[in-house]
Amino acid sequence: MTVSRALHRPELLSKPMRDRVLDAVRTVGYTPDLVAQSLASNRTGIVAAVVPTLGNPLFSEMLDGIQEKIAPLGYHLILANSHYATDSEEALIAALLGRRPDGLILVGVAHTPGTRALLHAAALPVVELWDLTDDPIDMLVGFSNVRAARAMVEHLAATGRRNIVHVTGSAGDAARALGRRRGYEAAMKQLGLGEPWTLEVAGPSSYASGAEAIRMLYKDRRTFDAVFFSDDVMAAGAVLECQARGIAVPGQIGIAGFGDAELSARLCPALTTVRIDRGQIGRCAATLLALRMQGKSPADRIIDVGFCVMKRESA
Amino acid sequence: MTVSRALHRPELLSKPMRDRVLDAVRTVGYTPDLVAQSLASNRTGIVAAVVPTLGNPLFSEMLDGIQEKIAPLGYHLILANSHYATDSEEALIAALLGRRPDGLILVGVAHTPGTRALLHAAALPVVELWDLTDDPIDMLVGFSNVRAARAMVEHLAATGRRNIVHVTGSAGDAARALGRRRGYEAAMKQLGLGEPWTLEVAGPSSYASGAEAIRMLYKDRRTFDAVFFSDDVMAAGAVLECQARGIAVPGQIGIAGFGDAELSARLCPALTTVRIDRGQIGRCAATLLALRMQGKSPADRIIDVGFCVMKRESA
DNA sequence: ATGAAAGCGCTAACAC
DNA sequence: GTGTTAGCGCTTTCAT
Repeated sequence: MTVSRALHRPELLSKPMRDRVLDAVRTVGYTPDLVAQSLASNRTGIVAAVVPTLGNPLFSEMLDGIQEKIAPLGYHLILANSHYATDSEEALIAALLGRRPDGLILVGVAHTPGTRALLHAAALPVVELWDLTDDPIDMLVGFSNVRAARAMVEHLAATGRRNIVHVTGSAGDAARALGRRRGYEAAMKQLGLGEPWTLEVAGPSSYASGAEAIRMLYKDRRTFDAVFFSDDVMAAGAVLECQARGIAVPGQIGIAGFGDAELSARLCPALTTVRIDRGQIGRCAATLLALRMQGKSPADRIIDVGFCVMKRESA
Repeated sequence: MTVSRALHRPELLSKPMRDRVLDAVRTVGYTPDLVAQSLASNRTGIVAAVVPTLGNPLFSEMLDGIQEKIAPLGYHLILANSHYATDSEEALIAALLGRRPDGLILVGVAHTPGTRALLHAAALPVVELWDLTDDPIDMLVGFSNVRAARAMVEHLAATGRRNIVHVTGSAGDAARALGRRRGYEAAMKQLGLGEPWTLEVAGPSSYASGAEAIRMLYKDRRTFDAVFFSDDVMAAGAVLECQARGIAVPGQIGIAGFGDAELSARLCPALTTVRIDRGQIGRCAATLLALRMQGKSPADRIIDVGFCVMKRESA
């Protein structure tokens, strides 16, 4: 007990006793057992996160933001990959809850009813990310995918594009991509542009799938003057494919992306895209979570971090 | 006790009893407490990993490979970022050991003496990654950074380049980049090429730092006909910067990278680089670890996954 | 095939 | 200021 106090509340011990204990701790090389500590104190100091994949830099940069905030507070991050499947997500969350994490971070707001039930029962602080909704499970840090897509379509229309194709990945982050798709379709109609045309390419978003989209579009006989990708990685792949095939961007077609990856601004032509501050989403989520894990309650349960249309050269 | 058996060794129970228990488990929504389980059984089912950063896709793709292997076995991954500092790494490891992980994954073979002592005392399965050494802490999955760099210099020399500059990041993965640098310098001398010239750009590797390197090289009055970057991200940034500035690649200068990122093959010109199979490193490390965590011992403690010079257009 | 006893390494609560 | 007692939710071991 005295050792426990020397380590956690040293001010409660007399100086001589404290020094004796800490000396002993050092010479013996004692490492407190956090497992036992967790069991006894009912707090694990663990934050669990479920992300679709680490392959997409969007998510890994966000995780870096989370780590930046929670690591100094002594929390550890435990990570699981859902591979974009909400039902596998439920199993992962169930397993993670067995670790009794003090907080949980989820990507997206689309979850199975089972997941929601699980989490309400567990009654732990939860933050959902990357999207907006009226009834989050608990807390939320995101932006409106619908409005962001609409804003991009408006920009494209303002620069004279009328037949804008939307390209989305299939295995992609279904729900959020769906929001962007709806924003795109609504804007196309509202602005009196061409018939909405959405192309779904197989597999998760990648440079290759963006290039493949360009190939498929040119095989189709319909005309188009701009392509709006639901993800910067695909859009970058498309820009490079156009370059390889001698298709002029933005001369022949305009290309726009989503996310503002580090690469995007450096492409030739620089990619027009919607900027999302991934680091901020991570840091903000971690801050909310930290507050709640320390028993305080944040002013707002829902934080809209917004977005910004980056008008560059490609469209 | 009967519940415990029903969950872990159902074959030990009679069918009626087993069904009764599992039914009850389901209706009550019982989730076993892995914290208590860990304390009692002295096995946590946790694999801890310390990586420099999630920002570089090299590491996140490797982590995906690790997850792919350990998740199906029921292990959870707990993650810490060292930001390339070996002394902060030691503190992180010490903290992680408090969680009593069943295995540990480290990037690199350069660790402080304190770290080595800590890990030998903890006597848990450890895998080091990304490099080769004669005395790993425990197990090792990597490749020779020295030989890989030499192979690239040989390729550049074979295509007529003589004044090859080497560019490395400063905050970079110091030890491994150092291996590549030594391989570069040795090869330059051995092949009788120009005087070795290594440029160190500030900060971690990024598209921006690669572009910055090109700017700095052209400010210098020395001549060069090829640039060998210690990382594909920087090399890609350089290729794009050359494109923006009208510098012909490979006509005016050759550019080579390291790692073979997904982007590299799609650049125009496609990037010549050294392919490292990051997913394989992750999966291989996870497999070794899994064996050891289950009490078996793998045939080899050291696995050289090799590398492959990808001769493409940029050099 | 099932149950009972003891204990994993810590901390909460209370005594002194 | 320091020590004592009890117990966190499981598993190990041994008994029946």
